[in-house]
Amino acid sequence: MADNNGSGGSNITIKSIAKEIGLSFSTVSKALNGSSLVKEETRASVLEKAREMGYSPNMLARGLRKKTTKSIGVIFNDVENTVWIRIFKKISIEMAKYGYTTLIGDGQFDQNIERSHIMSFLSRMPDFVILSPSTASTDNLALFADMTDRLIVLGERIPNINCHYVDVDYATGGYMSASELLENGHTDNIIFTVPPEFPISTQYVQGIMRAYSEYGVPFEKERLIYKHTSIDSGYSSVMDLWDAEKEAFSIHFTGVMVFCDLMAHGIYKALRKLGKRIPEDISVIGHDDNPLSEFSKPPLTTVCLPTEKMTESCLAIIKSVLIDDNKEICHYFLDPTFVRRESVIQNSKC
Amino acid sequence: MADNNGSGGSNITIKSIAKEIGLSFSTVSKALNGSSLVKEETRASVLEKAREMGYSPNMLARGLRKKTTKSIGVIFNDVENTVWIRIFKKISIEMAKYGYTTLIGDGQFDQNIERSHIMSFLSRMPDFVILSPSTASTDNLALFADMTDRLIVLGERIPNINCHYVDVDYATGGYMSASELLENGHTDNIIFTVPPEFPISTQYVQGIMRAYSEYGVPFEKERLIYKHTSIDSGYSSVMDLWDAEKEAFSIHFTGVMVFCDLMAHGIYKALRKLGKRIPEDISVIGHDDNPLSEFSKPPLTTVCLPTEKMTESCLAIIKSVLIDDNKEICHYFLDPTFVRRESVIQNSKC
DNA sequence: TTGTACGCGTTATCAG
DNA sequence: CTGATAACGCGTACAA
Repeated sequence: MADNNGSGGSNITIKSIAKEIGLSFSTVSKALNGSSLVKEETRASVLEKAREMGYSPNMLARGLRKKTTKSIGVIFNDVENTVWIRIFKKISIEMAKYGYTTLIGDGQFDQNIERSHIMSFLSRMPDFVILSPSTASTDNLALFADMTDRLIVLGERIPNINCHYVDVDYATGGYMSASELLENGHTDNIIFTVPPEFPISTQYVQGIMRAYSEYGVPFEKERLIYKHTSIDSGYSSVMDLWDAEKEAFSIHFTGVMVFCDLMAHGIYKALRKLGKRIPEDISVIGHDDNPLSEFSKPPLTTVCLPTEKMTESCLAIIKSVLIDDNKEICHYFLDPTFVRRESVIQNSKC
Repeated sequence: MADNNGSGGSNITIKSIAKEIGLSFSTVSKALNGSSLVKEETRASVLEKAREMGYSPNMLARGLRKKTTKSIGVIFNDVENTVWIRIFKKISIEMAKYGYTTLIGDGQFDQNIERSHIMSFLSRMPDFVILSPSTASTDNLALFADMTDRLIVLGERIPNINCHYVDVDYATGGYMSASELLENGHTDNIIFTVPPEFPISTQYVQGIMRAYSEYGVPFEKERLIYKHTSIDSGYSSVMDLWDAEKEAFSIHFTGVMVFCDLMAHGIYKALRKLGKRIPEDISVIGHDDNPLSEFSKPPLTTVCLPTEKMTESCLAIIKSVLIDDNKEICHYFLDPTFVRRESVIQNSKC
């Protein structure tokens, strides 16, 4: 790959301003950094000159020296998922006020890609990392061994890794979803969720199973379909269930639970294409509450992730560590809420 | 702010592995960088040892030295807008394959915030920057003076700045929107767009005016409402138009053009709240084609941004510059397409 | 083929 | 109060 020999940042440095003003560069450095060891009037002239020349410090050099880069890293699985990007957007905006820049990496539900993002981040020394892991890979998380006190794992809890956690009670989400369907007489349901390597998926399913058991309905594992979450995967997953010859689904169901709203909308699309009405023929419940889910036809009943609290919790931790120099590890465990809209209806056969 | 004295990246360096293996660190450096000036078997042992010790190069030091950081910077106005994030996601994922990390900054439609992102980026020396500008601020763009050949401005064209451009024909988007409405007999329309400091907004409006003039319908400037784009701003903008006492809008309209789908959905929400039916009472046309717009009630007729081509064009430029070391400046000018769905209907009064 | 010396732009320590 | 000097980790001429 060709070396890029552009000038990088502006090529005016503390040295060049020192020469310009007739001082040693170390004095200039002090002046710029608000050291009290420098005369007020020389500081003033340095500041003046720096502004005049358009100086901005080279964060690479500073980071190399100070071991702090004023940057935070963020890794998660689908940058396109509004629910998650919304959380990181707020964090990024808030931290930007303190001069922090955000590094972002899309893990794409792939452990190896996630790993390469982690490596890349580590070599850039962000002051803090937030990770919504692709899977509960202890291997990948172990790469953060040197900075567990500056790492938040979002939405999962990984054994043996003692870092900050902002966790969501996905079991309750699953429980609420299943209860709603069961309560409305839907006992034949399909569940679309991410692969079981994701502990969040397992939790979700456990919550569902708990509801089934409370309602005395047997839970059939073959009704569990593991897919990554996207509009397209929702669409194709449903189409895969369709038996074109019989003009019917290969498995009977009147209810659907989906671990991601985006995916639910893909399911909507497929269902509509197959001539199924929502909710008259099929009831659907999503998960995460995408900002646009209230506008769909019909508005999607879903489990709302506590995004505000997740954001606040992350920020509380980051500021506590980065600004207040606090050392203690925090664990948050947040509850989702249920948003009843119009995609679930009483089972007509009851 | 407290200094963070964590170890940063792993604290094993070429020095430590050199000591461990009994070589000078420069030999280690060469071995690691695939220099041909090192014996194959020593390279092998170095690589082995490096892997064993879990070495990863410090990109700060490397960047300081090589003036290339294997990172790209991205600045745009609403990270939450799926249409834009989708473009940057693809770019980020593609560049990640080449070892590039992405810096991201949300400009929030604010020139000063944008400026601080630019400064922050510059001091981190990204190899390439993509900017979807908050406004056509030549001042902000001028900060990139040293790297115009490694800058893409997305969606606008700024006078006097000779950088790469990937531009979209917003005028045509406006023209198509207005034509559709006019064709369906809607002559009383409201236009929601971003403030006129954004050239893209001006272009959009010019396209609309062209359609009006072709249809011989006078264009009234007071029907232009300038707002930033978000679901909430769409909602509140419509509510602001409502006269609660008269129980009617303070200005009569049967059609709405919106410069952003997200905002259109906020408008949907407000209209519905006010008891207006879409499209029976009010026809709505969006802009940008959000992935979820086809699922709304009713599915939103909109102008589809050529996101695929935008992505491809950006990648073509970046790779050309970064990988093929190409020096020439590129300009792309892309056409949007019109997506007719169900939010526009013939004006009942016609 | 390997090692030495220097510089990238900063900050920090220690003399002056 | 100011100015040399070392160090951060790495890459690269140049010397061995």
